[in-house]
Amino acid sequence: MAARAATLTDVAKEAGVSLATASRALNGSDRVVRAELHDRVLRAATRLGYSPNAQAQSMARGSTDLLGLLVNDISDPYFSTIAAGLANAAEEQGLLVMLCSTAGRPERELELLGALRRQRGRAIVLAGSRTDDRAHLRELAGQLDPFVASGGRVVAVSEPKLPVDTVVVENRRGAQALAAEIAALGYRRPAILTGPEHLLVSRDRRDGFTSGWPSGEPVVVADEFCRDGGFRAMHRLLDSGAEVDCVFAINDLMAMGAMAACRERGVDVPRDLAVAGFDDISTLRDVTPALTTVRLPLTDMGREALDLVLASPTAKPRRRKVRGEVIVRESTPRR
Amino acid sequence: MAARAATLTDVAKEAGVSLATASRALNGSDRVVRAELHDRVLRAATRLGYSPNAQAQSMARGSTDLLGLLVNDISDPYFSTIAAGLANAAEEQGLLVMLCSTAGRPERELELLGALRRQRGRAIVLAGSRTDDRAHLRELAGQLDPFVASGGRVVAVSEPKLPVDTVVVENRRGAQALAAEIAALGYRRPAILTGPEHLLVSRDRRDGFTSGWPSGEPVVVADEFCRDGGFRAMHRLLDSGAEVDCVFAINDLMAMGAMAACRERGVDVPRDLAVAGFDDISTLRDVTPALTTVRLPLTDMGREALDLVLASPTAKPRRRKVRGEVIVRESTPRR
DNA sequence: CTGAAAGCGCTAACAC
DNA sequence: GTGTTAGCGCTTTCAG
Repeated sequence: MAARAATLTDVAKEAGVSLATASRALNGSDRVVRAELHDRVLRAATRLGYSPNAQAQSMARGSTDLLGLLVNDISDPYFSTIAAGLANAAEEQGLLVMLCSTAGRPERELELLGALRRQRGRAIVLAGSRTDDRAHLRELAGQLDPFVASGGRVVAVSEPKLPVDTVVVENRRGAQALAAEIAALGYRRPAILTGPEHLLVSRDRRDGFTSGWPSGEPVVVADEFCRDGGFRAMHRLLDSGAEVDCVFAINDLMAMGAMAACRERGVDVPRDLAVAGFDDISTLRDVTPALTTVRLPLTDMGREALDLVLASPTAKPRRRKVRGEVIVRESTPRR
Repeated sequence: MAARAATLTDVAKEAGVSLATASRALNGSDRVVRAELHDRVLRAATRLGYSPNAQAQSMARGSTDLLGLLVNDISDPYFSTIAAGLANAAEEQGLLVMLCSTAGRPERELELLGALRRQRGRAIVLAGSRTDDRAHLRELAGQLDPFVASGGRVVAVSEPKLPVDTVVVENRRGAQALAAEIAALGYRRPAILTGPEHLLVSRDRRDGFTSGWPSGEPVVVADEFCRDGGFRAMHRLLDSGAEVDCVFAINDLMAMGAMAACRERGVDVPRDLAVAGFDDISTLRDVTPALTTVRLPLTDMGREALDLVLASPTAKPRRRKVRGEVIVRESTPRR
């Protein structure tokens, strides 16, 4: 086995032309190559199974066709849908996405960011929840700043906590609207199942809901930001004996966990208790009772992110707001 | 803004040492650098916000830290879960995953494969259904062969249709076991909601179920390999007036669509009709009625794929079989 | 232990 | 039009 791929030099030799001509023939250079030579080069390339070395091209050209994407967990439908939007849009532009998943460990974020930076992608897209942790934010900036200073682009899909172009999810506003809607349906004693306190999504959605609720304070139970977290939180809520008539789980996954817990405990949703989520994960649109939620255009958010990446940088970071749309379904019937 | 990132040369100059020394200090070379110099280099690197250029390193070293992953649709939980397993395992090895999603258009597969090949990743992982299309298979080989010949590794997670190391999903066998189980539960008149005929998953799961069914031929309705496909197929099945007492949708997504269609038509699942799926998508484990299905260890499959990538190549392609486990839940109660 | 210099595969001036 | 050649940023002999 030829432990070596065919190079442009090989092709040039095979075609009996110079390196430069081979290069010009195989890649859309502005220079024109005579048809006959052009043909000879192409034929030689095919014969040799030649595939240009993108790394070498990037080096010579000084720019890559790569994009970095950093998500919390690619197996979470929230992120995989954003990733799909981004990846498809990127492919249309001839860009390749390098995927990094922190698997929920934010410490890994910096390390992964470093890896992405080393690859010298055109841009890095940060999807996933920001925290408020000053130290962490500073360390992030420490990686991001030099990347940006040397011409890299950074785009976030999250809370606007970083000084970079951001697709901003209006979490507060969405949760607020949801609260108003639920209150209007006749509910009176809400509970919130939220995620970890340090995550801004958790806080924004919780605070939004609370502020949108007309009177009184919702009961709040916190746990992990996933199905099992919702499951546990709901059990704890039920254990506490708190009298509530509706539950807002700050994302659909937690809402699913909550409904599962209710089932275990013989609590009928929505008769005994109404449940609402957030995100409108497509895979979950067929569950019963159908889940009231706040729809986020996840695929579009991914595309928007690419849009920002492609746009030329501005002095002030851009903020592209994405509003959630309240979707009332069977899980919160009128009381 | 310095439209140029700091290079090793910059660092060397800043530290007052040679290029070679800077290189040795910053990367674990076998050569040892005197502590003082070592320190000086590291300090200079930090001061300059230096990040090694991975592309240049790959060129010089002749090998990259990249991995290509090609999936049908990253927003499909089946693939995103495999991707998560692969990405996490890869990150542990210091490898970065380049993600390509054909978004359901198999024509794109070749093009994307070309892109992956150009990047000179250590390996390319092909996840997603193979077809039987001779011409397509040949074209695939046309891309894959030179890649392999020049030292690249290729691993598939699918049907063993390509002459490469493969994590083989035992679709036939799983569907067969499911059929036996369902028959044993007392069902007598099955229908199969399958995907496109040219996809091997569709055929394998359909054939497996049919061959596992003790007597008679199941009714078969084909549509797209997704939720909406299941939805439409179920409607068509119901329209046909065929008398069936259970339905096997060849994946969980189709099963969800089928259950939604039943709901629309006033068909009670599982009282009027039992439904089973395949894959055991984790997000769907909480639906009601709980879905009988064949569980696939998707995350592990991703890890296995990396395992094969890392293993040294063998003369004969390896086949790592993955068996599905039948999980009986409420959607197929004993009759 | 440290430094000089030859590449890695390709592009882009710059000549002819 | 085509060929020559100087890099791109880094690793790695090969000498000291």
